[in-house]
Amino acid sequence: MAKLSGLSVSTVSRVINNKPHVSEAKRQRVQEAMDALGYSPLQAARQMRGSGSGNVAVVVPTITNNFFAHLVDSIERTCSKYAYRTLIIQTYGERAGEEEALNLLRMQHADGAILCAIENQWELIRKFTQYGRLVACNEYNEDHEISMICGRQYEGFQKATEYLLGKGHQRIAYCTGAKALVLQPKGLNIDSDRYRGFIETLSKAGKSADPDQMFTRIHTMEDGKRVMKKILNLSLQERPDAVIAGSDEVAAGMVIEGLANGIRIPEDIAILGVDDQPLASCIQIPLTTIRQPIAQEGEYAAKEMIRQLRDGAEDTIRKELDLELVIRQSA
Amino acid sequence: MAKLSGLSVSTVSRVINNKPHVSEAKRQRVQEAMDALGYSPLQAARQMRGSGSGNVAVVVPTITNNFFAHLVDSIERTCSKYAYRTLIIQTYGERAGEEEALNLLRMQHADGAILCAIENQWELIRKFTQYGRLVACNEYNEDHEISMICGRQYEGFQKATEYLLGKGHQRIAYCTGAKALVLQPKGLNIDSDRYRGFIETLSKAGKSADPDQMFTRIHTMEDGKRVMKKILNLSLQERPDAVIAGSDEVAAGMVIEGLANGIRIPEDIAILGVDDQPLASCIQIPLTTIRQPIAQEGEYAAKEMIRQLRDGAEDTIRKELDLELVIRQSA
DNA sequence: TTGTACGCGTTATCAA
DNA sequence: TTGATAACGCGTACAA
Repeated sequence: MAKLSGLSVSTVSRVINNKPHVSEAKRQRVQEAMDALGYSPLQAARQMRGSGSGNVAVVVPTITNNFFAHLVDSIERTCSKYAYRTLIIQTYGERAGEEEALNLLRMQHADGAILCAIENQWELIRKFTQYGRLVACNEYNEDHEISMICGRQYEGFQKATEYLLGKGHQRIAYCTGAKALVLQPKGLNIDSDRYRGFIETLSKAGKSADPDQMFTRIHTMEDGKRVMKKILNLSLQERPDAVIAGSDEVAAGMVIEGLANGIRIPEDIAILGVDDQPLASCIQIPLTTIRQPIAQEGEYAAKEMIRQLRDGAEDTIRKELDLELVIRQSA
Repeated sequence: MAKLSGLSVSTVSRVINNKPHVSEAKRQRVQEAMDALGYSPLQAARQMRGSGSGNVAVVVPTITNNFFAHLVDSIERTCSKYAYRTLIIQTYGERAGEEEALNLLRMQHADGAILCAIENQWELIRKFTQYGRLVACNEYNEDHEISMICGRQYEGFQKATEYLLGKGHQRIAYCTGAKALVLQPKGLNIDSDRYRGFIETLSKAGKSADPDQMFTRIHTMEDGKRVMKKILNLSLQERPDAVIAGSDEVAAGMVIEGLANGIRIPEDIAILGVDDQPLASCIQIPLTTIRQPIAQEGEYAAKEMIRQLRDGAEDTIRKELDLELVIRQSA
C-alpha cells in the first residue's frame, strides 16, 4: 500500500470516503500524510470497483458553431461544478462521429453522453443505453426513452410567424438546415416542430407557403448569401417580402447579400434569424431573431445527467423551455 | 476471467495487444469471441498497469470565444485521430481554473494538458510537470522547459505596423487584452512580443506611440465600442488615424461605434483586427486583420502532445508559425 | 505456443 | 474502532 502513513488501507479508505468508525486521531494522521504526499485517490482503481469514470461526453456537430460552443460552455460549467469532467466529441454531421461517441460509453470512458446532435436512427442509439445514460439536449427523442431538454420550437416559430403576419407580410420564405421538409406529429422532431409552427400559423391566417420558397440544407452564412441571390433573381411579384432563416448565420448572410444589392431591410425584405447569437446584434442591420435559451438548456441537460449518474435516478424527464422573440431591426 | 472464449487470459491479452507467439487459429477464435460479446478492454484496468488514461486536457479561457473554439476543434480532431480523448477545461481567466486543470494531471485523469491560456506563474505550473506532459499552445513559456507552438507575434505586428505606416498613418493607437504593457526580451511573452513588434517598428520609422492611446484590458466588442467613444472625444489633432485592435471582436466593436458616429473607415480612422475570425469578413466594413494560423497551431500542439505521450519523447520543441496580414477594407 | 500467478489501488466484507 | 483479505480486469514474468 502506497499510503505509508503507517495505517491500514481500510482506515485510509474510510477517511477518504468520510465513512464513520474512525477515531479523530487517526483521521488527522491520514489527512496529514495525504497532504504531505500530495496524494489523491486514483479514479481508475475506483472505476474497477464499480464507480464510474466521472466523465460525461458531450456530442455536438461542431464546436466552432457559436450556438454549440455556448451549449458546451454551459454543460461544462455545470458538470465541473459537480466534479464531473467533460469529454468533447464532434460529429461534423456524420453518423460515424456519433457512433464513436456512443462507443465511449461501451468502453466505459464516459458514464453518460449528452447528445446535442442526433445523427443516427434511434434503433442504433438505443443499443447503447445499456452501457450508460443518455440525455438529449436541443434534440427530440421519438420514443421518450431518454430524458430530453429542448425549446418549445413550435410555439417559438408560431410566435415569429404571427409577428411577421402582423407586420403585414404576405409571402414568407423559409430556410432550414434539415435535409428535407418533414411533418411528423408534434414533439417528435425539432425540424418538424419548427416547420409545423410556421406552416400551421400561416394556414390559420388563410395563407400558405410557396413550395418554391422553402429552402433546405441551409447552414452557413454562404448558404444564406446563395439563397438571397436566388430570391433576388425572382420577379417582384414572386419575390418573398420576408424570410425566416434557419439560423442567425444564415440570416446574416442574407442581410449582407441583400444590402450589397441595394435591398432595404426590413422594408423590402424582412429577415428573421434563429438563436440570438452574439453575431445577431453586431451586423449592419441588427437581427430580429428567435432566441434559444442555450445556457439554460445546457445547464438543465447537465443537471439531469448528474441526477441520473450521481443520484441513480431511473426515470426520464422532458423539460421544455420557452423561446423568446427578440425584436431588433431586420424584421 | 470475463473472456469466456475458452482460452486463457494471457492468450486473449496477446491478441488484443497484437503480440507475437499466438497461433493464427487461436487468434481467430479470440477475435470471434470478442466480436460476439461486444467486448473491449477496460481502460481503467490498463491504467492501473501503467498505461495512461488516454485523455488529453485542453485548457482555454473560454470556449465561447471563436478563436478558442477553433483551437479546440483543431486539437480535438487531431487527438481523436490518434485515439486520444479530449477533456475540456475553461479557466475564465482565473488562476483557480488553471490549477483545476493541472490537478487533472495529478489525479491521472489526463496524461497531458495543452495550455492555451496561462494564468499562473511558471513556478506553480512547473510542479505539475512531474505528473504529466505539458504543451503550451499560442502561449509562451519563459524557461523553455515545455514544448510550445505559437505564432511569430513580433513579426506579425511588425508587418501590420509597417503596412499602416506605408498607408501614411501618423498616429497609431494600440489595444491589448493584457493587464499592462510589458516589455520583456523577445520570445518570453506573447503580449510583450506583439507590443514590441509594434513599438519598435514605429521607432525605426522615427515615430513613437502616444502613451494616452495605448489601451489595456480590452477584450470584448463592448470594450471596443468604449475605446472608440474615448477616441471620438479627443480633438482632431490628438485623435489617432489608425488603431491596432487586440482582436477582431474589439475591432468590430470599434467599427460599429465609429460608423454610428459618422466616422469613415478607413479614411478617417483605419482599424486593424487580429485573428481573422469569421466575424472579420462579415461586418459592414470587412476587417483588415492579422491572421493567426489557428488550425495549424492546434494540430501541431496536439501532435506534439501525442509525440510525447505515445512515442515517449523527452525532448521539447518550439514551433513558430507565420502570421499573415489579410487586407480587406478597414485598414 | 500456451497457461498460471501476481500486483496495480480501491472498496466491501468479515474478523478481531 | 481497526485491520486483514478478496475481488475488480489487465499486463507481464515465468513456468510448462
